Amino acid sequence: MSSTERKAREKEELKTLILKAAHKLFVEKGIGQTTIRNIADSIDYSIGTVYVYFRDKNEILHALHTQYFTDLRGQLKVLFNVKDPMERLKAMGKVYINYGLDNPEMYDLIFILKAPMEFLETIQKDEWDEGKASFDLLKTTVKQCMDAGHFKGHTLEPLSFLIWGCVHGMCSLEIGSRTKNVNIKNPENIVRDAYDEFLNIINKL
Amino acid sequence: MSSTERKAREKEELKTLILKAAHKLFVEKGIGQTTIRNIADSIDYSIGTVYVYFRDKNEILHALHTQYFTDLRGQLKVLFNVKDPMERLKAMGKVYINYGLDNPEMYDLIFILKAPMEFLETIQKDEWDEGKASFDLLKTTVKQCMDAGHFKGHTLEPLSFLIWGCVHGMCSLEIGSRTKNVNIKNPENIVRDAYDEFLNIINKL
DNA sequence: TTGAAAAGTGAACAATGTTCATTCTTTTTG
DNA sequence: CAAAAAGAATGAACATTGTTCACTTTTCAA
Repeated sequence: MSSTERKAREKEELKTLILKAAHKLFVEKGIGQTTIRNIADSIDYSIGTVYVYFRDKNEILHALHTQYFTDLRGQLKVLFNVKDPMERLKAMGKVYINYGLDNPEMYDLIFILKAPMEFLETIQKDEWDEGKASFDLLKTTVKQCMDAGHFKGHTLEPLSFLIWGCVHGMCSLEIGSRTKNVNIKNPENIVRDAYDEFLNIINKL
Repeated sequence: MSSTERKAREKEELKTLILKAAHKLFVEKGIGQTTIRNIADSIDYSIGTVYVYFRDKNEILHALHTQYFTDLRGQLKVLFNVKDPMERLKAMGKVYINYGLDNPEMYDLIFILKAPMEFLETIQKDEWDEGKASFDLLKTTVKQCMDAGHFKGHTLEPLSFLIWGCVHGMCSLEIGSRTKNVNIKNPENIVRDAYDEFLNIINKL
């Protein structure tokens, strides 16, 4: 029956509409400043309707978390066009950092805020699909680097995690306002300058 | 007059009492689960009293932020007993990571949560004293390493920030539950295993 | 046309940060 | 030493937010 089909599609569309509205508000005024009422108002629906489509705020946060992460992972996946794994690794870092610095609220939701992970716990899902898939992209690349003779004497997983930690750490210090007000000469560029040091080091390994 | 003196001391004591109570609750049930009412209740004072001593919740968060940070910085300062700067640098990383893994709520407040930095903004103080002082400890050590012939071809500030980002990134991924549920063989030890890789790399530079 | 199922609603509740007029306590003063 | 002034503490009350659910409106197959 096509009406039930249409119904299902309409349900999906409203869900999407809510998420789009939430996203807009996140970017405009920050995640912390976005309320369910805000979201409902901005699409001319009632509060209750939002709760028909999402069990709670964390589910909304988790849904956008997944969207953002899928987006970032897409950008990383494209880099598999770069055949040289070392070049690809360097490009991945650059893409990752750009994503973080250009979309701080989105980055926050992907990698910093506890809410999306708490949602996974409440639904008893102990798999973080996007996280796993993305980390695998990194591991695969590092593995290929090792196969090509780099990173001698290193271990795959810990090294991969170290690299992730490196770029994540710099992004999150920046996003968390920990680079301002510290005695740094070029605070606006410190993350990218430091990433150049990273490249410098990687090149030697 | 000694009565005004005593009054001042008593005021300080109550302030300290409030902070101690807040700290206890933070550790017990998490920062997010700690409310002003909780704090007031736990020391048998009224909500209003807390607001006599602190302008708002962010001021409490900032006060503890500073305490925690001073504590961590103290632990780092002690390491200046280690004269060899490379050895000291490695020890600093270890101490930093231990602090983060052993005191996740406290680490959260120092390096991750926005609240303490927001408080600095509201009082129009654009100096992050503890942050600056701690980063200086790191910079000084890295500088001494460079003077001793290490880190050839690198630049002091970006390299120092990269190192900070490295250890911070790993700690905050762990604290933010981003290491669970990713396909890692030893998730419980990944941070320390990765830090060994870090040492491995540092040793070559 | 009609009645049941689906969709949507918003008043109401609970939790929390915050304010402030009031009460209680301490100190100073005449 | 009593009264007044200053200081400290209070908690009721308000605003905001997430959340629930009994109720209304809409949709659509029979």
